[in-house]
Amino acid sequence: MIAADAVVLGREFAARPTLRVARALLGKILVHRARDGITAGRIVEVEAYRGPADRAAHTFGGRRTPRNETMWGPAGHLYVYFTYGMHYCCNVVTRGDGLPEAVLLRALEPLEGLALMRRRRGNAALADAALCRGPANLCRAMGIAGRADGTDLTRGRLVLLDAPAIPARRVARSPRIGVAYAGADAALPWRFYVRDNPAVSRAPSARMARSAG
DNA sequence: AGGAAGATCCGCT
DNA sequence: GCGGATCTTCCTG
Repeated sequence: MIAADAVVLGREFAARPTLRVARALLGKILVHRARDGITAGRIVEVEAYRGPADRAAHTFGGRRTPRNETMWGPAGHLYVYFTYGMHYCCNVVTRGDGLPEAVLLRALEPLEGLALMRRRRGNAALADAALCRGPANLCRAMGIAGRADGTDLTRGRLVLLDAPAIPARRVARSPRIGVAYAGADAALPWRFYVRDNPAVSRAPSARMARSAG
C-alpha cells in the first residue's frame, strides 16, 4: 500500500542532471487517478536519454518536432510518444532550460489497481509482475496514452510520489534496450534497474549487444 | 513522393 | 527466433 502521507515530488527532483534523476527515480511511485479508477506502481526500471548529443534520443542533433516538443519544455512533465504504430511509451522530462532530456519509464512493480490494470491489458491471466513490465505495457496498464503528453507530474491526477530510495547494492546498470542503431551510444550503461526484481523487463539480447558494436 | 526503420509486444514455431 | 501490427519521422531522388 501507499503511505497516506506520501509527498508529491516537486519540480526540483526532475530538474537535475538526467543520469542522477534516472537513478533517483528507482523506488519512487507513479500514481494515476483516472476516471476509471486509481492505479499505482513502484518504478523498478528506467533509461536516461540525454538530448542533442545522444544518438539514441529523439532530440539527437537538436531536432525539434511536434512529437518531441514536450522534451524541450520544463522538467517534471510527462513526455508520451507513440511508436511502432500501436504503442505508447512515457518519460519524465529532466533538466529544463532548453536542454531536451528525459528518463524513459520501462517497468513498475504494481501497488494499486491491479484488477484495473488487468482489464486495461485485456488479459486476466497476467501475473502481477507482468502487468507493467516493458514501457508500452506500463502505459497500457496505467491508462497513459497520447493525451497525457505534456502533463505536469508535480500536480494533478498523474503524479510521482516520494518513497525510500533503492540501496546501491540493489541497483544494476546496463546498456539501453533496442537502441542498436545508435552506434557507440548504444553501449552507454544508461539503463538502471532493481536487481532481481521480477517486474523488470528482459536483459539486452546477445544479438542486440553484437549489433550494437 | 515514397520507402525504411523505430526507445515494442504478442503469438507461433 | 520471426513476423505482423501500421504511426511518426527522416532520408533520398
